[in-house]
Amino acid sequence: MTTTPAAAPDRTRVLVVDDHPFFREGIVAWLGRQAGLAYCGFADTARGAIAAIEQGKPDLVLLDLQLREGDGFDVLRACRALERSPVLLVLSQKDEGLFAARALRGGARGYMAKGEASETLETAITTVMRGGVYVSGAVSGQGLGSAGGKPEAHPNPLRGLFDRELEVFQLLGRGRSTKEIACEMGISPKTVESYRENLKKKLGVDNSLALVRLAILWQQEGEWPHERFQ
Amino acid sequence: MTTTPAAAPDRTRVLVVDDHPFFREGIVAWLGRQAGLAYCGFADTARGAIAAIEQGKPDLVLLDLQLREGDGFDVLRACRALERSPVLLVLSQKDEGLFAARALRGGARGYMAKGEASETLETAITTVMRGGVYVSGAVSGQGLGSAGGKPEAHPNPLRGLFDRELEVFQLLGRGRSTKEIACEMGISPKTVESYRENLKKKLGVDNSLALVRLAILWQQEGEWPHERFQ
DNA sequence: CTAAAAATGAGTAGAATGCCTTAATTCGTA
DNA sequence: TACGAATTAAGGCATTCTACTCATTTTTAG
Repeated sequence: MTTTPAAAPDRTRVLVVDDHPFFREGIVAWLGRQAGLAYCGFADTARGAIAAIEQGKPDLVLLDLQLREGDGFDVLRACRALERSPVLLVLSQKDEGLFAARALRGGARGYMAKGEASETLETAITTVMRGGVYVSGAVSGQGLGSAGGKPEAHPNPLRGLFDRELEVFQLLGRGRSTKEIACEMGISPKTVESYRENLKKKLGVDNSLALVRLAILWQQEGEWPHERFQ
Repeated sequence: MTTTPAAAPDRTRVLVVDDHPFFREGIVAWLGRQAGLAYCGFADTARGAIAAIEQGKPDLVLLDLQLREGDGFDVLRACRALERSPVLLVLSQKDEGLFAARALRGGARGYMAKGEASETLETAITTVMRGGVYVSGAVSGQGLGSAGGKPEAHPNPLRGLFDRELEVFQLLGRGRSTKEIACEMGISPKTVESYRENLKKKLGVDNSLALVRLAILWQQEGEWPHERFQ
């Protein structure tokens, strides 16, 4: 438990970070019915989340990866810098092991797909607050080759990407231009171009159009487009 | 209006169709606070939704496109077959005008991106229950000919294209570059560029990336009306 | 036959890419 | 702690592509 035995009465204080008002409301309604949990606020942007964590000092943060003004990884990064970080449980739209692995590496203690039932969230929270790591069923095993032998029947090419590269790839898939991506990520357009070059090399395509196409298709399907080109 | 003035007391009966428990809960919590609306049940699969509509006879259905056991379009299709269909308002993850157009063509009376604020949903519901068509701001204009006051029941943007332009558009969707298209069509790259410019104007996008994206998405969607010559 | 629609293509300034190199940070670990 | 590798970030420069405008040739319709 991360709660200081003296200060906190008995309930885990939970901060909800998500930019979907209705989803947030659903979580809050559910929290209200849980005996051991206390809702202590929300944020709908990465910057707001970091501020809320520093001020509200929650015990647990339910964190969406997709946010405005940055993304969930920014929040994870900021929390690593804190002397006393809350427990971070990622609730993501994507049920990609890809993201789970990165989130856990980034400091999250759990990863769960939104759209799971409330029992799952209950289990997840119990697990992470007890000190464990939780990854929801649909997600686990997809990219969490936690050291050791790696059989990997279907090597997802996105595995070898750095976090920032993946970020660029995702934004490409959402139709953003190099300049827009640079702006959204707060880096130089030249850097974005570098990432694009790396992406092309890593994903084995030779022109920028093909890269964008891959990104769009991947975004659409939520999985690796299986060579139905031509 | 589809409500029978005598049968329904005063509140619009709303069915929620979504497979995300927490999102659903958020909607339900919100519905509970709305004076004119009454929650009348939910479904989390396409089949379940159709059954619930036939049995519960709601006035309004809030419909997610992405469902298990079918998708939202199956629900739209089923409702078209009903003698007395509820008003269908799509709440979708996708903020693509592309899907909005298809949903409206399929019989939906409104299309709103999830993640919008509750005020937007209020406006949307008011609008569609009053007999209007609602498309949320982030989505409109992306492939909907939403000019003037008429939402256009059948806004096929491909209608106005010349054969050669359409040919270019299709090749763009298959990932071909300007040069490759020129080669395949046996014309000059400059001509292809001209067509691309015209396509952007006709399809209402402002940059070349958006055009390619549109072309790719359309290609993915398949389903091209083959009688669009002239 | 003639005018409009459709198809084709050029020129040019400025923006974006491709490719290569390098600098600053982080991080694991010897 | 210090070293090297991995990661993140970005500049230079030649080349390519885009945006915009305008002109010419076919077709098609009346």
